[in-house]
Amino acid sequence: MMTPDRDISILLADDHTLMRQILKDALNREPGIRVTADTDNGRKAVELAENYAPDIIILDINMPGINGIETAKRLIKDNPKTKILALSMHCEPYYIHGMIHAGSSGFLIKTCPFSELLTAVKTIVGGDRYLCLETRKALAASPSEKQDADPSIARLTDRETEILKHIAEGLTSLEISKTLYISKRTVDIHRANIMRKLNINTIAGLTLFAVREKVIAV
Amino acid sequence: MMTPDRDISILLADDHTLMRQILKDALNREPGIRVTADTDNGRKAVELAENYAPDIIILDINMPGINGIETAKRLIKDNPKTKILALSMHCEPYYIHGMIHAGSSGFLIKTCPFSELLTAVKTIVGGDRYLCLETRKALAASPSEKQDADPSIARLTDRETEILKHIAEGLTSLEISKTLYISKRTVDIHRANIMRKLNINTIAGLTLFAVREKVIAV
DNA sequence: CACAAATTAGGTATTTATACCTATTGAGGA
DNA sequence: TCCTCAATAGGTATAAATACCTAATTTGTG
Repeated sequence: MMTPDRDISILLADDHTLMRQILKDALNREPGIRVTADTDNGRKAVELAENYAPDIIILDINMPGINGIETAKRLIKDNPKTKILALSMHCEPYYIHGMIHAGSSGFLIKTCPFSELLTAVKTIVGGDRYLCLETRKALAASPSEKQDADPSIARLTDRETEILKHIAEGLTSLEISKTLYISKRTVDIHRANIMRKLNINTIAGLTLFAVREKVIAV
Repeated sequence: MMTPDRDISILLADDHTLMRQILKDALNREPGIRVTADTDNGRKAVELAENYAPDIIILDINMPGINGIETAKRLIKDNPKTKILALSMHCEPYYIHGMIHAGSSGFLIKTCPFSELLTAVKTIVGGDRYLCLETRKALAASPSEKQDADPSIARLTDRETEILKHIAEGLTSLEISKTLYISKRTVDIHRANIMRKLNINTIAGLTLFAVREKVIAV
């Protein structure tokens, strides 16, 4: 990789101040890298990105109250030249596909070493994509990238969301059918359609999805 | 606070390697502080604590598959002189009470600044307790004893907690049995025991419980 | 040692979930 | 008007979960 003629400028967005501060320091100690701004939420990240026009935004997608995918979409829309490296605690295919589709150039989980973060930053600024090993594994294990990446297919209908909510609350198909005055068969069909759209195959998986998407409260 | 006659020795337990590495470096740059060992899981933390006898253990309580409270109890039991500073992503009253009750001397959430971590470490090694502002607020807002009154998760055995984690991750009994090299029957029995103890009768319910109790991350 | 608890495993039965199939009705857009 | 999609419902079949039963082995503790 050739040496750039100026420092790589980074915008750091992570709500965990402890992490953000020491990560900022660690990155600033690296030659050729400069963290020019940092914030603890996605809204400010959008503002700061316009003001500082960083080469790359390291974006924690688990910030509370803010949808990481939506933040990434807005950042890319407002700053087409800026690259995004998504940082996540876990490698869920749904989020990986979502972030990639939103325009993110990389995806790292926080169990990766610091050296891999540096590699990812340099790779992405160099114009390539970077996915960590666990992310690549997760993608390989989830064959239906098209379905997950396509928001029009992944989006649930109102009725399906309602069914999902009841499923995640622990109701059986029969109980849901009685609650909604429809046939158990219909509930089963809805559940199957939800699972097909989300590429999730278990009740536990649906429940986790519902929690993540705030269909139900924890 | 008087200056100690030797460095404060720290054992660092956090499954997020990125965080652990840069936090280790950041702490080691502080005069009078030395991270003597670090690990990504609670089991190893118990082993390392015996070998290194650190002054203080900085323990991430959100490590997957491991119950933070149980880990703290074991650490305290095996190393009565060692202090524990619990690090968490959120300030859940149940966990704060649980960790304090288990013998933890401090509780910080990761949105705290690095300076507060240093303050907490020094305060705790000095023999006092340290709770961050958000933690104190959370405790003040929640009637204290009610949270302790129903430590449902504490009634689960280590094995049951492990089974619960796999269930909530969406694995079937057969898959869990293959993962743990035990019979599907045994997994079914564990699940039944968990449901009986928790008075929860569905997979979705177990998953929600696991999320609430942070057996698995959202 | 004696006792309690945890972990392991099997039997049998019923209920539920999951995966395929087809099909009707109504709403809304090209 | 034609076409797609959402919502509805049924059939059939297998896999999984759930609810009861018993019991051996290990582990730790008084």
